[in-house]
Amino acid sequence: MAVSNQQIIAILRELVALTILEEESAQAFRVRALENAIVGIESETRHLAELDEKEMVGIKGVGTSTASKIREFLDTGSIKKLDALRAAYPPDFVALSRIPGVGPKTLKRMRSDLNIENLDDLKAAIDGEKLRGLPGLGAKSEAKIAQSIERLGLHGKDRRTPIAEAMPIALDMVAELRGLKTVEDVQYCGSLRRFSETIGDVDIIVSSNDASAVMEHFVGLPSVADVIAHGETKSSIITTTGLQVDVRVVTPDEYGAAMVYFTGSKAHNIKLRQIALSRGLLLNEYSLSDSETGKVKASKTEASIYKALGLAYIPPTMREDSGEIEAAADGSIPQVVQLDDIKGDLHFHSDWSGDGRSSIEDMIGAARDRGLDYISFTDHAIDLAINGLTKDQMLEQRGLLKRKRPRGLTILHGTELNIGRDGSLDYDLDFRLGFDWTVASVHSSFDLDPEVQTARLIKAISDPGVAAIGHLSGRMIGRRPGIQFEMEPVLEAALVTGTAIEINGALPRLDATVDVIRKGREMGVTFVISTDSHHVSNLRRMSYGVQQAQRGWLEPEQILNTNPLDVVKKFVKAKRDLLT
DNA sequence: GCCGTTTTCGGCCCGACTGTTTTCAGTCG
Repeated sequence: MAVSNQQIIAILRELVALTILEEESAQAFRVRALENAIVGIESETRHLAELDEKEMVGIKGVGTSTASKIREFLDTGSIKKLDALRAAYPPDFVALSRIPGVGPKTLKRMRSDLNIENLDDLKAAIDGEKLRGLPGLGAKSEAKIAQSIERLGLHGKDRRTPIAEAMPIALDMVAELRGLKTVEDVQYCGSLRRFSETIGDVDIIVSSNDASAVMEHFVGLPSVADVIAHGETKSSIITTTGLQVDVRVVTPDEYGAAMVYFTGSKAHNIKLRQIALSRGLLLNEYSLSDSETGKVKASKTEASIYKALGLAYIPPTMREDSGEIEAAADGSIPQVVQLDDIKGDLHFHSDWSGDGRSSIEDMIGAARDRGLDYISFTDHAIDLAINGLTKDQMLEQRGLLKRKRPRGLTILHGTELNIGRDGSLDYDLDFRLGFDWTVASVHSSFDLDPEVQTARLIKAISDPGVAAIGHLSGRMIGRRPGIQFEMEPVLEAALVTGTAIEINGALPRLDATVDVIRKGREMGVTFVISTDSHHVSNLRRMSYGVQQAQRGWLEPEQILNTNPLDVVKKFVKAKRDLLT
C-alpha cells in the first residue's frame, strides 16, 4: 500500500507540533518553513511517493531538508529527527500544549523548574500554588490555567465546530451588533467567511466609531457563558454552546483592511503582506500604506486593497493560498459563480414527502419571493420507506402541479430517487422517464467497500431516467463520514453520460465535496447547485451552495441551473437520447 | 528551514490583550 500525501502531511503536522516545543515558538522560522511545506504539498496533485528528492524540492516550500525527511519516511517508515523529538516530548507532555493560555515557553518553564510532565503533575502544582512562583506567572495566571484545564474538553485549542452549528450563532451575533445605533456595518470573517467545513472560532468585525459601546454590548449578550478577554477594541467570549467568538471593532475607514486581515487565511495574508513589502508598502488590519511615509493607499474596502496590490479581487471563499493570488496577479483567476447567476432550483421538497415541512403552495410562494425562474419539486420516491410517494401519489401530484400557474415561475415535476445498495432505482424505467427532472441519491448502506460504492453510483449514473446525482457522498459534517468511492471513474461516468453532479447547499452536507468539485471542474463535468429545501426557510441554502461551488473555483458556465429552463430541458433530453 | 526585482547569506507578517512588569514577555490570531 503506497503512502498517501495525506499521511505525509499528517507526519509533517506532528513534526510542526513538536518543533514548536523544541523552538519554543510557533513563529520560529523552522516551524514556519515546515508549515509552508505542508501548504505546498496540499496543493500538489502528484503522489509524493512516486517523486525523487529533486522533484520534491520543486514543490513550493519544500527544501532539501524536508524532502530528505519525506524520502526517509517513505523508505524506512520513520524519521530519525521525528523519533528523537517524540522521545524528548512524550504524548502526555505534548497534550499540555493544548491548554489555552499555555504556550511553549511557559511549558518549558513548568518542566524545567517544577518537573511537570503531564496533566496530573500540572494539577498538583496548581493545587500546591507552585505555578505562581515561576517567572512571569502570578496567582492570576495560575487561576486562569486551572480554569482552562477544567474547560479543556469544551473548547481546547483544537476543537472544531461544524459550519452548520457555527453559522446560526454567527448570524445571530451579527444581527445583535448590527442593531446598535453607533454600528455602521458588521461582518463575520475568519474560516466561516471562507466557508470552511469546520470552524475553530467565529471572528466578527464591527465598523464603528464607538468601540467601547460595542464591546460592552457584546460581552453582555445572553448567549455569552464566559468572557475570556475584554479590551477596548477586541473581546473574546465563549458561548453557552462552547464556541469561542472574537469581536474586533475598527473605524469605518479601516473596515476593508480589517476584513481582509481577519478573513485570512493566514497563508493568504502572509502572501499579501509579502507582495505589499515588495512594493514598499505595509499591510496590517488598519490599512495598506506606504512603509516610508505612512501614507494610506487603501483601507475602506477589500476591493481597493486588492487593486492597490495589483491583484484582481479574490472572493473570500478562494482565499486559501492554493494558487488564487498568483492567478489574481496574472489575470487568470476564474470568475466564479455568484448567487445572482442562479436561475432555478432543481431539488425541492414539499410536505408530500414524509420529511417535508411546507406545503406545495408555500414552497411556490417562497420560490417566487426569491425571484427564481423555475423549480422542480423532487419529493422522495417510493423506495425511501418512511418518506416515499407511490406511483399514484406521484401522478396525482403531477396533475396538481400542472394546474398551478404562478406568474414568472415554471414548475417542473421531478422526484428524488433512491439509489439502492446495488445501484437499483425506484419504480420502472418508463415511469422514471415520465418525470421532467430526477435527482438520484444515496440514503442508506453508507459503509460498503469503495469498489462496491463506485459501481453502485456508476450504475445509477448510467440510467437514462437519472438527470443528476444528489449529495454524492452522503456525509454529514461532524456527524457521519461520506461513502467511500473512487472519484475519477464516477466523474468520468457523469461526464460521458451527461449526468449532473449536485452541489447540495444544506450546511451539514455541502456535498459534493470541494475535492470532487475541483476534479470535476478540470474534467468538464456539469454541476447543479440545489437547496434540497424541505421548508420555506431552507431556500437561503442556495447562497451556501454557491459558496461551496466557489471553493471549487467553479464558473457559471459549468453549472446547469445558471441557464434558462430550455437548456435544462435539453440537458435531460440529450442524456435520454444518448442512452435509450 | 527556505529562498532570491536585497540571489548563496541574511532576512523571514503584524498587532491586541493579559499579566506581570514599570517597558516587556508570552500568547493568540
